[in-house]
Amino acid sequence: MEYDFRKIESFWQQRWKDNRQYAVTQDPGKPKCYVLDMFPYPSGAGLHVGHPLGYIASDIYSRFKRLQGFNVLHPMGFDSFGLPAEQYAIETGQHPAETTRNNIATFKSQLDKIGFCYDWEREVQTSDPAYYRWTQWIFLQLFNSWYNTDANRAEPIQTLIDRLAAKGSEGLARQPQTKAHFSAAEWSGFDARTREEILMEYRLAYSAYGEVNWCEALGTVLANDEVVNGVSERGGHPVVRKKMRQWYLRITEYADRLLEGLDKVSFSDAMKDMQRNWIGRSEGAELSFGIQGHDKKINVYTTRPDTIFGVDFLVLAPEHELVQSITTGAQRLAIDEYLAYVKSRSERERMSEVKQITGCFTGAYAWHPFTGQPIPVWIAEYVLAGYGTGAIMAVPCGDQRDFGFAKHFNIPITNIIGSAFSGEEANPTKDAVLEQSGFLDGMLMKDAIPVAIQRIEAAGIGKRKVNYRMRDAGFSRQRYWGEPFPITWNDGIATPLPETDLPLELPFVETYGPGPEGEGPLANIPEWVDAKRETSTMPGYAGSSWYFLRYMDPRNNESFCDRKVSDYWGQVDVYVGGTEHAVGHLLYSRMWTKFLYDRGWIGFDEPFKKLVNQGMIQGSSRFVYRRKGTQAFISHGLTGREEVDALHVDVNMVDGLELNVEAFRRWKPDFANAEFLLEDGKYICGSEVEKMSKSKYNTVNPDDLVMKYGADTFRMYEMFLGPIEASKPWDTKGIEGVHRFMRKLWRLFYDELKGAVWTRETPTDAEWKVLHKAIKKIAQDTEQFSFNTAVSAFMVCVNELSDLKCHKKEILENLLIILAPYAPHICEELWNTLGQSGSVLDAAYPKADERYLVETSKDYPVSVNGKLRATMNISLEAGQEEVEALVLQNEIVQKWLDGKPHKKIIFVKNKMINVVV
RNA sequence: GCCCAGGUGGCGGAAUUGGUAGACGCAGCAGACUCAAAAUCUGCCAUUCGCAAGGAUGUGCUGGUUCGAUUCCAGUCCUGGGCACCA
Repeated sequence: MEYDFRKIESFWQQRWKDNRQYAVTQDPGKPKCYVLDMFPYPSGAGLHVGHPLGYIASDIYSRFKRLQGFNVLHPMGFDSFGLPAEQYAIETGQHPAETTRNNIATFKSQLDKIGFCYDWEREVQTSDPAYYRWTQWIFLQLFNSWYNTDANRAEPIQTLIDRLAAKGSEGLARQPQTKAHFSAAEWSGFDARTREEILMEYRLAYSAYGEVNWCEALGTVLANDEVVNGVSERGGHPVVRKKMRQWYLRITEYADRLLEGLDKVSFSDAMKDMQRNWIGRSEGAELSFGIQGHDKKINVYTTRPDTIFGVDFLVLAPEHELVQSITTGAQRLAIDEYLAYVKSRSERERMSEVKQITGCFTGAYAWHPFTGQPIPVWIAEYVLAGYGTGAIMAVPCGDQRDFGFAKHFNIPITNIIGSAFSGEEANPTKDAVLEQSGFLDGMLMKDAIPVAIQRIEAAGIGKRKVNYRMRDAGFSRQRYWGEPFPITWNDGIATPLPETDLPLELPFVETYGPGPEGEGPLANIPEWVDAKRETSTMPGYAGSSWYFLRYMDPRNNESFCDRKVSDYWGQVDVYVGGTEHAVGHLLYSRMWTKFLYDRGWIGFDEPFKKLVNQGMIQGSSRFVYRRKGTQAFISHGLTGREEVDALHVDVNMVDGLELNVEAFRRWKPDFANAEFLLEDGKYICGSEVEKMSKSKYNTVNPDDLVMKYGADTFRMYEMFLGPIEASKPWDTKGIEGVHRFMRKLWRLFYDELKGAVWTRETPTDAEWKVLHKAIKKIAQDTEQFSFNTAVSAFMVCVNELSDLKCHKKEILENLLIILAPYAPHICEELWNTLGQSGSVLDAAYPKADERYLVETSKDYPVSVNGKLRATMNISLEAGQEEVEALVLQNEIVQKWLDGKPHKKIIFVKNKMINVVV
């Protein structure tokens, strides 16, 4: 009988479905285990071979835990709102709801072919009104909450209103900007609008002005992704920064708790580092500099107040509010020119192109707060408006960027660290002794920091300050395909919808163009605008910030998740996903969890106990090169010195490196009239190994592989590729080897001619040893997510059983159980063959029996002076003296000793022997 | 630029705490079976010198620690991921 994987796999998939084999319910009698994948965005390209890598890993782990007696929650769903569906709608006119529905159907059928053990009865889709009703509900709770720094938790906004009514702004950790230091009486005197503006400064979801990528030609806001080298990817139009009203989440209030929480979770150190760096907590001082001829002061934030006497100039961000008012007549023109230049530069460019030093003098001078010396005030793009106060004090002798700036613009440099400063480059040390530094003279820099802060505070020119690099999270998009905000605007006041009106459903639209002022498409719907509804929608991470809770209680119409249910399932025990979410999704969902915990709706404040990062399966991308500002495409070999933009092109339109020019023209309307500069009559693409993703058009479909080799082979091959956390380029060619393994396993049970060959004979010790060695290794590897080595161990086990011609049921049935998490279909089929009652999915995981694993002797490697010269089989009982005697008698050792006496013999039991001469 | 990760045969990778580098698999080569092919099985397979026995070299590069380094330390080069509107 042959291994007919297609028949076996479809048969058992249907059987498991009919028997609801994967449905889970709360079962207080068993320990629970919640294993979760980061749910996918259902892209039009369908699943590619990179997606299932993590899914297979979590599926194996889930099945493994189930065999070990755990009640395993292992759900799947779809992050179905997002920009690509909308982009597709713009290009094809198809409604995103429709394309999303189709895409999800494709994804589900693809996933089911691979044989995952998801409980589909718990599926969630973020674009489903029954789901986003609760996303909107949580948004309303965020809107109606503030962060009480004294209690160190979120509270209903009413507690803030009560507090303001009782004692005004007195004692608030963060003073309002709208009205400073008001009393209770003043508060009650404010009009509704003023009160709302003040409250808006505290709401955890709030509205304010912020900058976006604005493309005038398209009349729309663009994602960073859609901007390539300062121009729009579609059409190549100029893009500038523009201020627009936006929604934000006040995640900065949670900065410290997000940092502390990292100590309680099991994420990789690299992941924790990335989050810590993103949050970017720093301690320093904020101090103010007076400006000649002006009342206003420039506030700067510095982590190095000890270098205060080394300040040679101040630098403001070009967007800084004082730039216009302090610029002198003589510098006006230069400043305006510079501002126009900066407006065309993205934040990314400003940070990364640091070799090119730019800046402009405002003509204004500030006073040094201690020496009274005049200090020139510059603006420069390397100072970002969003960080700190948007202004820095430049200390060229201690900071390389300040140094480069001073050199470039010939600003004299003050040396406050004597010989520690070479004059050739800055020295950012904290260990030098200060000179020319007034009251700090002679002090070690690191000791001077607290002294400087103390003097700054005493002089009333500044104060100690903790600063975070992290900014509040932008929470609105000028887009259609996202959750509508349950907000109406009445005379500029944001008014929440009553919870009973939820969900506020996304209205149907015919077109997806931007609104008249660059708002989202909702601004084109008269009824929507007439109802004064917010026209932005929520970003992709809204729905994904809490979905893991909904899986626990997916059909609840009374709340987002019943507290009793979340108390049973608790935190996600293992969360599997890519590192690309390190600072986005993972921080937002941690913040939402803390918020829901603060308000008492769930009982834990970290969502994910353990995080496993699967590596990227990389794709091999192809590029076309567009001459800047045109629709002319230049073959790779001819690009030479041309100014070109490299654009990704779908690998399916490329044969090797040669582009199918006609397919490319049909691909996007923009390219319909593309011209091509060919080499040898061909358009040759560039190539690069990078992330496999829908946006890079370099995906490979798993369906073909499942069709050709079966799901079990595909699952094991993905695991066999390498460590789960490592990135590796996809290569299909090795899959044959894993398929051979499956057939070899099959032949332990069946012979093509003879039929069933398995027997009920009693196994020998050697056979037991092979089995138990495998059980031990594989159980350990599976627990540690070391699936590639586990697959090797299966191969070794089957190879050895084949060599022993072992077809014995007692051995094989155990092998099937440990293999079932990896290759469930073939194991279930063979389990059945052996006449077992019930499903292998519910068998009990065998324990390794050490009795069969003990060794009595070892082939020791024997080195002379660290170089391997011989191996000797020696009893494991042997001690140092016995071993020394044996080793010195060895001919090869004697040859290498060449009559010289040995200095010592290093013997590590069960490891090695080294003779030192 | 900043943060994070990774560099081991032709290829994917393996190697408890620092202890036999290259498990397992792919590709390749030789052979068995076959009219032939497929499938299957056996052997070889880091580089280099050597008929062989055996030797030398070898885990991106340069140093260091150690009896012993793929593993630890310092520096350096390269590749990948993230950098706030892709999700």
